[in-house]
Amino acid sequence: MDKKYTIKDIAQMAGVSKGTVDRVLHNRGKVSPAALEKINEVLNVIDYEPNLIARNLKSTKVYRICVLLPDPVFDPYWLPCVNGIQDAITEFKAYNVVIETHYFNPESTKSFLKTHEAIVAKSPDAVLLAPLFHKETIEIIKQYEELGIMVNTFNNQVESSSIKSFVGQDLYKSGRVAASLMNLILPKGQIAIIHIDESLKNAVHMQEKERGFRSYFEEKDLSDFSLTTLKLKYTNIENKLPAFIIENPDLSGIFITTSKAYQIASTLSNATDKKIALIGYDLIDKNVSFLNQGLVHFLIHQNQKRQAYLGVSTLVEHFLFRKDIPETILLPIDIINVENASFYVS
Amino acid sequence: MDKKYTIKDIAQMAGVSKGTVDRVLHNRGKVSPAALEKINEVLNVIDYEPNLIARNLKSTKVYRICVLLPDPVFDPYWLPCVNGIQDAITEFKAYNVVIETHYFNPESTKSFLKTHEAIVAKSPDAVLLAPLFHKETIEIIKQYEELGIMVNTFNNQVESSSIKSFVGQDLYKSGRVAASLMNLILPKGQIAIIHIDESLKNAVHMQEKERGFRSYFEEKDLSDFSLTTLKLKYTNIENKLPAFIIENPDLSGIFITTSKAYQIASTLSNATDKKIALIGYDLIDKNVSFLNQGLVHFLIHQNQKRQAYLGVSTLVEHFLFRKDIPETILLPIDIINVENASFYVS
DNA sequence: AAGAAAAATGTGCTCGAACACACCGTTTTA
DNA sequence: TAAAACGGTGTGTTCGAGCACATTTTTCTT
Repeated sequence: MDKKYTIKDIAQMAGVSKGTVDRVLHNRGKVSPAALEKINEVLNVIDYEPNLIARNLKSTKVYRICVLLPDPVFDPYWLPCVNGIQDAITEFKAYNVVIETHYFNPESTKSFLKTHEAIVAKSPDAVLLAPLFHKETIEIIKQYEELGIMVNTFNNQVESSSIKSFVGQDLYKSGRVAASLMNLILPKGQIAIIHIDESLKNAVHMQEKERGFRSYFEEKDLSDFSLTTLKLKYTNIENKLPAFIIENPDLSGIFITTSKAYQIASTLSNATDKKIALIGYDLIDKNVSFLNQGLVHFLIHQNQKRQAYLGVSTLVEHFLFRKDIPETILLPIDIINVENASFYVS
Repeated sequence: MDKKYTIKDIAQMAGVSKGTVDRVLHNRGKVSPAALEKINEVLNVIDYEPNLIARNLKSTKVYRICVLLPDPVFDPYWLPCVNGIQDAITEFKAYNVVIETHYFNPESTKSFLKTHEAIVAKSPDAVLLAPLFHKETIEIIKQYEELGIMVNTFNNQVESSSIKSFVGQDLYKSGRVAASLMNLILPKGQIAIIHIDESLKNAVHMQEKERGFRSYFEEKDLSDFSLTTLKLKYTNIENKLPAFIIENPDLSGIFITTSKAYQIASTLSNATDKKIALIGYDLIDKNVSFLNQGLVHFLIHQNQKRQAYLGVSTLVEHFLFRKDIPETILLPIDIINVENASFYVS
């Protein structure tokens, strides 16, 4: 039943040589109808699975996979991705795979394109990229396609037919999860949706989350709540946020659509004694610290590490084991509070 | 830097034959001090990592791993485990590994021991087991130890020095997570902790969860709450639970320590119109269905599938890649509500 | 029918680790 | 002194897939 057949076994059973079996298995032609039928008969009876170990031992082809992602120096948000990629490198170091990371400045489309050029120069077999800039992403994916380089994306979902595979999260749904939690904490009152980001690269990102968040309240017809959107920049939080709180005495909850919840929590703790519910994203150290202090109530874990890991590993397994690359992998939307946070930080 | 060295390379560099290098690498002796030093010099300079593919291709040794777990026929709780094991089988089918599942009747220690005997007869290299029965588990682990069979456990944590490795969840903490959620739903009132199980095999299990749950409320000194423990059997829920509700008009929340939340939800929906907060365990279909209906508020995901998968895969990787088996792997305590449930059911 | 071309088939080497075995030189033993 | 024992070393084979190349068989051509 679970006996493992080799090409040699098949050859013997069909009364031909292993070379002929090999040609049939790989459709290399040059096989007589008689031999073809004999071999197919055998193949239909037994359950042949090529030994992947032997195959990968033989193959001298080295697969090169490049990762195009923002430099964590500019935004620590990307740090877990580096670890995820490192995990993949460790796991596959025994195989003929080279995985390279190429950083770009997330503030600069120029840097994005330049790093892209550097990758093209390496002529990799596949690229995993964080498609931060919509227009430019479409452009470079077109280039990769022309060069026959396989592309996988992660973190940011880009609507385009040219993108065949994506690893990430359903941002709309994650907004809804945040809303459901907010609805649990608060009976009523005003809720602010705060978009805070140095640049506005994440615009689509944040809007999706807001859309999900609002949809929840609209759907449930929770008229005791009022929702306000607020856009802040890193530089003006300390001015604008306290002012906003004074102007809106009914404010009782804040949903932060980026990983910068700690900035809000920090400013808030200085500005007011009022208890305001905070829900944000990502288990970065500063956020977890405020979670432990009780100033942030929930964090939604986007699991960038696993996103990056899966982004790479699906590509590697495609080359090594001929596995299909799934069109979309949506990671679960992990709900984190002070009680379960420790199990997620790695 | 990342060049991969082979034994042949080392032999050449040290000016000896690959046989000698092999003897040094495996401490097989029969090597002159002079040759030993030459080879060690080379090994100190370069970073040799044996090619695991080649090693596993050569080795004809077939590793046999047996899993001892309750038959899902008796309790569907164990069904995801079977899938997790199947995943491991698929992943490692290319290697010389045989993974066998052996079921026992979770109601019967006799069946447990008998299945154990059947496994011993197979003389496996390692065993993964769900240690449902404390005394018997200690006993059979002793036997495995004497036979030199490696043992890994999952799902149930057993306090014993003879157990060297475990994959599961921190049940005390999961009780705390449940409590923190309950505290969010309810401002005050009576909360029932319901232990419901056909047999009482899970006694320690359930007590740990209760302990964690209670610890949260004690710690926070939430005197507006009162906690009551209730033990029910499958057969008497429909009688006892409605009676309990009438006797306790202040009851506003129930924490079910097993995967049987659906039984409570079902009985409850027939017995009363009162809105009672329900928190339970495990994403089995019936539970998810009540979650979607809004009758169950939160479920805690124990991820048995991954438990079983990791239990097996750590063993396999130990044999194939000489990886260490971690002493304890504690899976995250996933918080599930109606908004994020769909991402966890697989 | 002979020779050339084409088609079909088989052989043999490679990948890297592991290990059995053969070999050689020195020392020990009968 | 010859043979056995031993420490040390190198050679060769194996695992299964993949592919280049050699060899055989068939078909076509003149």
